[in-house]
Amino acid sequence: MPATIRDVALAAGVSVATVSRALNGADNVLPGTKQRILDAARALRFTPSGAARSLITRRTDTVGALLPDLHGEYFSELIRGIDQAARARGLHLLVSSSHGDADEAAAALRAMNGRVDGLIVMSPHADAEFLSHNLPGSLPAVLLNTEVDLPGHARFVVDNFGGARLMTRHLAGHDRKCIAFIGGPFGNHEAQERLRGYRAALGAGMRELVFEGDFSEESGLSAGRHIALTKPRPDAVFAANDMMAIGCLVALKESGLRVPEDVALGGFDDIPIARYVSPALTTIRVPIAALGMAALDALVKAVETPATPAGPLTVIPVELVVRGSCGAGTTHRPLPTVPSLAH
Amino acid sequence: MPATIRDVALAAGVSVATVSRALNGADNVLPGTKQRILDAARALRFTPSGAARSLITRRTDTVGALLPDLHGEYFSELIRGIDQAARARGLHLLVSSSHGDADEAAAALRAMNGRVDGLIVMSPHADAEFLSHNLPGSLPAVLLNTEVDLPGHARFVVDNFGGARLMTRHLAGHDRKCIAFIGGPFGNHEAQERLRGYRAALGAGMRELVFEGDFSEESGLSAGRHIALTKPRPDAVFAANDMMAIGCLVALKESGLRVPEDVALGGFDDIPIARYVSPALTTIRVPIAALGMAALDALVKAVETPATPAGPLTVIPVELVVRGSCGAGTTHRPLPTVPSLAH
DNA sequence: TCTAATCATGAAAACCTTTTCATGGCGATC
DNA sequence: GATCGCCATGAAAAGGTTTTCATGATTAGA
Repeated sequence: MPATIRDVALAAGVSVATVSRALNGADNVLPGTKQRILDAARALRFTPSGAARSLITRRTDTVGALLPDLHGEYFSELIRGIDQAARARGLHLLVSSSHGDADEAAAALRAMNGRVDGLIVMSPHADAEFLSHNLPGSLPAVLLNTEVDLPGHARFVVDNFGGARLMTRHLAGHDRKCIAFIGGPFGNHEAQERLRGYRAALGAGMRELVFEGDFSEESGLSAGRHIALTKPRPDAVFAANDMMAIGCLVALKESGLRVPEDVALGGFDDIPIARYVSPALTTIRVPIAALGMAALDALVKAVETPATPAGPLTVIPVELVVRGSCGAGTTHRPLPTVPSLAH
Repeated sequence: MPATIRDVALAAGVSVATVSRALNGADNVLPGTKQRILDAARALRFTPSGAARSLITRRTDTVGALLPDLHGEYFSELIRGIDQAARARGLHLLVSSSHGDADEAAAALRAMNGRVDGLIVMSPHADAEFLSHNLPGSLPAVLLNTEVDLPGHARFVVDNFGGARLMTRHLAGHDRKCIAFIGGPFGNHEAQERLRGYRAALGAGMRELVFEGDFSEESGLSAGRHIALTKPRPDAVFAANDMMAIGCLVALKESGLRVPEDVALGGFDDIPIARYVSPALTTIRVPIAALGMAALDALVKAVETPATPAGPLTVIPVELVVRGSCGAGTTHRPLPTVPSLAH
């Protein structure tokens, strides 16, 4: 039903080839002819079919993103970063998220074929075998936050190990003797790395004390309640992400414990909410949007120069953000990004 | 470079037609032949080209979303709702956001043509003229949060007017005499509706007191500082969205004012952060994800039955959520969704 | 004035799949 | 044993665009 290039050609009294040339800004078409074609195209409300165009062009100007879940601030930030970088390059973004199992993820991956120029993959199902089986042969791809090292593909990981070690050391450095850890879901690579960092930072004579969690606020609440009842009670808690830290904070308050006086608290991610709880949450800042942008930039490079050396592994550095919940040098300005206004 | 259906046909010793049939689950192909084809396809890592397929099929199994900005929790929630509903139907989601001007938005719209089966549009540039000029003729579309009534297209709007009136009445009902309003960006339809609701609720003898804002936290901070200095000082503030309410809260605290004792505070949207500030923010809950899901459902209906009557305007109801910041009946359970655990 | 070269335009191939129509083999029915 | 019908398969068209190659005209050069 929509007008095709043939209709425009017919209306303008030229061939389809000339219409194509005029519309794509080729310089070898007479000004008069060009104007006639432009007028006809506008009158017919002609818009070229993306499918047909990319079939012959072999370009879609679209990148795909295979993501685990859109829930939570982590992924909205990630998408924002990817989208922003994509838009800056005139690319579109095809997202596919939350695949229950590997088969579903594989189906999503197949459906992307021929619709995208490249792929950003961050999926719990994306192990080495899955990827080597399901990644359409020559499609450029960038891998995010995974331990699998697929030759020929760039890869970005957050420094989960370093960040967790940093936070644990920070807590220990402020005279906390017993630091509990609330872990992430079993089998999650990031969670494992953060646990590893926690362990690596425990000094001699410090006991490891790990509680189960799954990155959700509820699991943090539950862990916090257990922690409050533990004897001897830990004097610090490091939750593997901010949502659990917030849940834990609620549980501790519930139990009449003061944060940070009785128990110091640290999180991981620095989601926007972290600044607003009280006391404000000391945490590890992960530049999530920057990660998305970096991934897209690398992907574009891989698409444009297929003979890419595929810069091996990029580790995204993280940063300790000290706020009130750890009891060390609290910042009294709750909004450091907003210029202070004397009054 | 990737294998095509011809390669599979050649490898399996059949015609392309038979390969297509076998791969698409047609029942009229001999089991032996089918198996041979499936094996060949797997060996060659064949995945059909989406572009070629949708060119002939005239289906892309993809919906497009034209959105204003991915920043902030509002839009991540919206995308989450859309994505969830899309995935439930096996559809993909092509997002395009944050267009600086109408031309850019028009280009994005054109680029969608032939790549999507339908469109969800929520753009500040999407006025009636823009849409009637740029919406590819027969492409089903659903309009979100706009005043333009384009015949043939379903439309969903949040009850901004009703919600604002409700909040203002709530504040007035708890004996607040002077209620200030922090408005949204000029020209924004939602902001206008919320202002209209505020005005409609002001009782006789109540003075209108409007401060400028642009939906950002910074503008709320700035407005809050002005409010703190205003004589006589308002005893309540209604911010047109939560981010501004949070900024205002910071400013009020900064000025030594107590919330809610000195100044009651209300917001709009109920973004996740609202529960965590202290005091927790009384606000109007907008079911954002539900809006996205409803939009997608309506779109799918329009796609599947092109002769759709296009259910005219659907108003999404909102709900008052009373927390601590308004001084009326605070909930002492900060996490009502988590089952209470006696200790 | 004739040839060569430049240039605007048109015809047709190519991209990869689905689908319609034709064909040929085979079993069943009378 | 001959005819009919079914069914698996193949050939080819269709979908809308870009791009290559051919063609004819126009202009420049001699």
